[in-house]
Amino acid sequence: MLTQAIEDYLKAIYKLQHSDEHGGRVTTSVIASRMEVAAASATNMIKKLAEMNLLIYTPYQGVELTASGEKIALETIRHHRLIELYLSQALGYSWDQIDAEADRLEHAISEEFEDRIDEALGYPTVGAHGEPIPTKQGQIDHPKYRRLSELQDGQSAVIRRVSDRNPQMLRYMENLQLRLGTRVEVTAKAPFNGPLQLRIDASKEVSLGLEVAGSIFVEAD
Amino acid sequence: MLTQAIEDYLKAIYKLQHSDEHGGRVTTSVIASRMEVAAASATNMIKKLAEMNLLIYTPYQGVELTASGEKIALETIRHHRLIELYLSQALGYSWDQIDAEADRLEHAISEEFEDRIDEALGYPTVGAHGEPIPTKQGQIDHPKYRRLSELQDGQSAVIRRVSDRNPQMLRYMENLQLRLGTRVEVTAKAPFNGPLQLRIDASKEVSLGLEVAGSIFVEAD
DNA sequence: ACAAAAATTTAGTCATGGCTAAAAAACTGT
DNA sequence: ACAGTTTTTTAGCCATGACTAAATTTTTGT
Repeated sequence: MLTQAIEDYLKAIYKLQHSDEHGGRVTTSVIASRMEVAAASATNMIKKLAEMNLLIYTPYQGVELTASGEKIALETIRHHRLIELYLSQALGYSWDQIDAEADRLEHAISEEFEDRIDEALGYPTVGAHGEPIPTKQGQIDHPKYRRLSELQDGQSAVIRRVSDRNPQMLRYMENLQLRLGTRVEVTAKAPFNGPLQLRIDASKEVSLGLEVAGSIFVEAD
Repeated sequence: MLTQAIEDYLKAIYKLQHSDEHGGRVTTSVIASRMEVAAASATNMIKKLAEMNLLIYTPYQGVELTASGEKIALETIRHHRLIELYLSQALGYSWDQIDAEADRLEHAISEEFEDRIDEALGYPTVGAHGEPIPTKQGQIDHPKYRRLSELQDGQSAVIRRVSDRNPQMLRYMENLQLRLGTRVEVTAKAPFNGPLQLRIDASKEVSLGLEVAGSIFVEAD
């Protein structure tokens, strides 16, 4: 049976596998930290998921999703991103509120619900924070954007995606009008990992810390 | 902590207390049968709920919700009915589909979500099957309608509520255009608990079994 | 009233998914 | 290379909420 916990772990593992951090090795401690559980709890669940053939587990080494594990992960992620988009488009939620709500709803909705909001949203391919939405068949592509923090002085770019990990940061971005599609230009870059100066939508200028700039993914001209 | 199981039991007990069957006595076996669990499971949960002061439990006798138990039950019912209405109004669900979906969603939504769909629906007071929706403060009134099966030959009435217990029956009613607000007239009533003949919306006539007619609540002229 | 039947509770089991503490394996630095 | 540190696993515990089987209480029929 697919419990909520199983879906949550598979989703987390999928995201860890596809993040550039951790060098591709998805270990127990990384999973435990992402799931905010004790390492022993993660080991338990990993063994269970291996038993169910949802992932391949090499003790002390790490974990890799099987095709069926990935399928479930992508279904869960699809649910999550469709719900997030629906919450923001249809119900007026703000960027910082949608993730937590979707985390609960993603396990509760039926295929019917998925299909209806997919239709209501016009079969979107990109989620509220710019993440790709897997198709019903489990297809997804991972366009690799550059981080705003990597841009050079004078470069201009368009925001295509933002990290959804920190709600407070999302609220901060929203306040600065840093949205998907917004054009930004780096007008100055302080040395020693200092903040960058940003012109937003060819109008107002702000100073942006590297942590925020590193959470914004852009398509440069 | 309020688990899903607790909310489900409280909701079921509230409904049993306010149904005219069972003579007001809500016993273990009635709860167990409504929840579709073994009697022993119901006893366990009842003891737990009594421990939490959500109900008063007289062993071998039955159960009565306390004020706080009723409050939780009404919040859960409010969630359920708002979600049902939203599913049918905003997402085009049919009568027979909404209960199952809402049963899962009702435990997953936040106050925020509740408020947003309440607003989107225009602060409704009546659910998709005609049930009253408790207010946020837990107020609810129970208008007592007559069953269509109790009407006499020649009487005319308007459908105000239908039982949502049986999805197949709901689908049947929908096919017959028996909806909330529909005017019906009993044109004949067969003896020995036989079917009644019904004129729907002053046009087509159908023959309706007593089980269905007993699940339709009307306001007679 | 009292034996049989029905309802209810008790006792004990199981799966899920957390936890801590301790053991074991894998890395690290000198 | 090997001692110390870090990571991972094992062992054992807990709460939740199901279950069955057996004991007990209540109800019912005569």
